[in-house]
Amino acid sequence: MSSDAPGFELPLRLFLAFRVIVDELHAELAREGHPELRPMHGFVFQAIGPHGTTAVELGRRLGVSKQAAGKMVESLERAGYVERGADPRDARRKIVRLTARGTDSLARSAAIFDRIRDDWARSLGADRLGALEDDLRRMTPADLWRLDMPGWFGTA
Amino acid sequence: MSSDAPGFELPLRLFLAFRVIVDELHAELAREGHPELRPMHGFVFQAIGPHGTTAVELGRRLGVSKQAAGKMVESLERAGYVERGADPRDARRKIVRLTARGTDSLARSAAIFDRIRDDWARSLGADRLGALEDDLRRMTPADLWRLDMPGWFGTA
DNA sequence: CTAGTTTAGACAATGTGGTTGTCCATATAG
DNA sequence: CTATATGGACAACCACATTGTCTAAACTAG
Repeated sequence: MSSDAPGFELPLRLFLAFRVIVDELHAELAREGHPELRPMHGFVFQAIGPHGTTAVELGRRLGVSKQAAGKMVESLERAGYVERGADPRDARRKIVRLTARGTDSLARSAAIFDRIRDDWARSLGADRLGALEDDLRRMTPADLWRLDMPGWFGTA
Repeated sequence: MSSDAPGFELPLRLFLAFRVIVDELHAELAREGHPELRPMHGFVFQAIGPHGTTAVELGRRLGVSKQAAGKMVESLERAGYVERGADPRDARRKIVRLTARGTDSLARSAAIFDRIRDDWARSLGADRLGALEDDLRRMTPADLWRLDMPGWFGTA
């Protein structure tokens, strides 16, 4: 099967599209009071989840060591996005939870993502955007939350 | 304008699709004799270009310091993908060029990307894939080679 | 031609985020 | 009760980025 577009354009466009959306998200988040958030943080917050988790479990979900997860938590704690509390049922565990500021950033992110998707729907047409999403769903794993991002994009 | 899909699914699917393709590329590159290449290296090789460049210019294109670019070049030189030579017209400059092994990896990457795109065309239909690419072109900047990847995905 | 400015590259010190290894306290299984 | 497994803290280390400094070479004015 022959093609009109060179094969390398597809992955680049996919990544550029991701980047365009994420850049817009963070520009808007900065305007709305969260200028220090980085693209990675959304994944970390998702990995923490609504009920909180532990550093060990967080490391597992993100695909990093528990120590690395612990350092992420430390810096996010300093920035006021998460807090650590004791687990009444297991004195070893310390539960990492999102603070009000953390959940606020998540709520704003969701709203901004919806707004950006609406922009796309206006530009492409709702049917084309739906088709694009259907096609991407077909070509990607079912579980949306593959959170093991840190380190995936290795450098020289 | 209302939507059926939550807004956050679109960027995640875009990224997952990119990742699926890149993972497949590198699995195949590893089978074909380039197991040490990482996703980042393709961007670096593109930034070096067919005629070679200098560490300073490479840093500019990749959006990193000249020192960081120099270290990338060092490690790629150790791996046999690039070589440094003098510039006969400017004794300060050292030209970084791809070696035969470097250009081989680029040629293989191009072929693998084409093969992956054919797979997508078979799965989605050539028309749907073409529409997808058209839509992505519409929503992304014209210049395909935004190479300033290192550091963009900041971590906590 | 010389003097001053700019540029490429090397070297050093530092910061951050990742790694492994060790250790202790607490739970859990037999 | 004892043995094992788990969560978390601490230390050492490594990879990769940063800034700052320095030298050599090349431009640019005069």
